[in-house]
Amino acid sequence: MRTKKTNQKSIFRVAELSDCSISTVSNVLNNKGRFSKATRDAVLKAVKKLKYHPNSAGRSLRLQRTETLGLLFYPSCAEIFRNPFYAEVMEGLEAALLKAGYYLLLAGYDAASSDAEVPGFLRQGKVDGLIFLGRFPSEIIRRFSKFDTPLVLLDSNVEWPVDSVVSDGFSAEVNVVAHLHALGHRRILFLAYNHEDSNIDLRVQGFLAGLRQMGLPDGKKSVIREFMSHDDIYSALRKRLDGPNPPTVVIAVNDTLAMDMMSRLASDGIRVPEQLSIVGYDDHEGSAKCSPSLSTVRVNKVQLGQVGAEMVMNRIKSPDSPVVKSTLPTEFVARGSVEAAPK
Amino acid sequence: MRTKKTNQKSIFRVAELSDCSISTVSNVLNNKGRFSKATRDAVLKAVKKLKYHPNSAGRSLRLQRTETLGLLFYPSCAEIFRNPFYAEVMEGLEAALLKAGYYLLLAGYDAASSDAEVPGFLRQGKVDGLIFLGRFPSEIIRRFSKFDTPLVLLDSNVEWPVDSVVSDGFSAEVNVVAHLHALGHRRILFLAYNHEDSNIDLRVQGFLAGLRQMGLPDGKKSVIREFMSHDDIYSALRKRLDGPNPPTVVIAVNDTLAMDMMSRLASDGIRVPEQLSIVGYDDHEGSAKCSPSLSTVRVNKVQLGQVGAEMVMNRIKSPDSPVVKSTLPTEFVARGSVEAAPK
DNA sequence: TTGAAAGCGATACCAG
DNA sequence: CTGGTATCGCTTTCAA
Repeated sequence: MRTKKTNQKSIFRVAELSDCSISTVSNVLNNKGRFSKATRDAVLKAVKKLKYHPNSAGRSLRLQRTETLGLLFYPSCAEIFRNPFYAEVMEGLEAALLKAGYYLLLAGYDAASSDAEVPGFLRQGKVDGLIFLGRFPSEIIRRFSKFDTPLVLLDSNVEWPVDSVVSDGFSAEVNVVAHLHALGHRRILFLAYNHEDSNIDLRVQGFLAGLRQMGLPDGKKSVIREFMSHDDIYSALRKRLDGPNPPTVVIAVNDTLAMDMMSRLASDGIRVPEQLSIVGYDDHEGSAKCSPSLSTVRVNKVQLGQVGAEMVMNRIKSPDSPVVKSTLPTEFVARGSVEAAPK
Repeated sequence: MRTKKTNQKSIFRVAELSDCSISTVSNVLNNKGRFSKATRDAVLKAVKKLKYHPNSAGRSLRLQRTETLGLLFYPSCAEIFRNPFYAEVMEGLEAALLKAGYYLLLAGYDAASSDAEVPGFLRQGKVDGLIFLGRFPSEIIRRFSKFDTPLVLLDSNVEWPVDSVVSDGFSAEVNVVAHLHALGHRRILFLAYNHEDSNIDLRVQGFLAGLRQMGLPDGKKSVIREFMSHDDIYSALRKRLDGPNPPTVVIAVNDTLAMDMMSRLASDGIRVPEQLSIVGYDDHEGSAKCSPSLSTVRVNKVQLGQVGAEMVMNRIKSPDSPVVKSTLPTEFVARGSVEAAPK
């Protein structure tokens, strides 16, 4: 009983050295309560001398807050590491979180929750919020959004109220169509994955709206979206190219798809852009370097990460504020993979 | 005083429901101490019903252990995300850590420790150990290894005792040289970065040993290692190619460098492998797909991650066991970028 | 302006 | 076998 306070570890050393109580040390460090300048200086000096950093387990336990966010990937960490799009998003995330003193806990979805409903770290209270990166099936997003842990979708969106940040795919594609139309293109084909994501829907809708604005037919045949694998998408594309009224230009839902189609076309001896123009989306690293360089829609990926990070942190602060669905502007980038339509 | 135990939160609910004390609940969950099958079942039933998961802050505080590892990148998270080599390493890490119930805390080095000596989460006790991924300057590694936090270097190594796992670059390059010699190559040039890492040294040493074994001169001129940037390395290479006795084959210290050199050579109209053969190292995704496909040394990157993960976890268990420097076997992969030396 | 003491949730000793 | 209680390091009343 009498040795009670001697039991305190770290913070107690600081208190000892600066000759005051642990409460005062805590107050100084958190800038709360009142204390004289003299004690403040003494405490700070001791802190520096001991290189003291508050233990985070103690803090978390007391504050019921971990200052850590979960970064969830689908399908797995490794998968995301393969996609350079996310590298830039990470830059933004990293910077914003660092500034706010948050850390990131990593977890591939499939792995982290193999049999469990949600990854263990969520139930164990290891994180204050969640950031979703990748193409999560909406069923999984729904499962998480039932929890009351703050959650933000990066470059992805769903119909129901969940914070999210995406690029303005609608306007972007309207704009792309206008651009292509001006170059004389009249038969434009859109390529996307058969994947439920309202972020993707937006691009498709924008594309169709663009067609209408230009007075072009916007029938079913203008979009290929029945497949998930590049193999299937490519064979559908080939079929269309070999059929009647082949498109003179193809718009892919992202650069990864565009570049893969381009290399498959090259293998098959179909020349881009002479025989077929191609447009991508994202402008990820490599789109400028490939040959021919890829015309695409530039998305500010660093900003995407930044805005996303701020959104989760805001929601942590005010859990009941209205849901935010943020949309970032884009910019068309003309490169070598597009030229005027053949006569 | 009398309401003391009512204060316990989560675990207390379980105790309540299974009609026993919190100590018993804890014992059951950790399989410690003794308890009857009846209580065990009651507890487990309650746990399942309440979907109880022990709070990790409480656990960490008590156990002085977080069951979290820090994944440190150099220079930044984003940088690593750009390199597909690490994607595969991550697969191995992810799998091994998941199985052991460890989580990964992410941190780019530059960001996480901008002004501080080491990243905050280390001092805050947020991690039990550290995994280093990337080309850390040895000065930084030294700084960390002075801490008593377990630490393992993945695909990197230093002279002093720190756990590490690398591929067997020495044997690999001896073998590459033998292979090239058999194809008639006599003038072989090695390309590496001017970067202190005994993992890289190993490859260079293996290369030189290979030359000697084949009775070839192993003078200074057989290695270019004075530069860091691809620009500088390439111009040094070009100079050598245009000089007297140009090499007939180039070995790059990794696939990234090899592929970049290859595309620069192509731009300059130098044909691979007709005019110059090229060999890489790592066999990362894309090495098989590029044109010409790249002859290289295959490293089992998934295994690298796995072994690394196990090494940190072992050291956490037994901090005083001897340092382990693990070396993984490799395999030469012959592809299109190498052909027999011109007459 | 300061400090004693009460917990946050979990584990582990030790007495019953 | 079981349960009371001290303790991990920290923040935060509340009284002095």
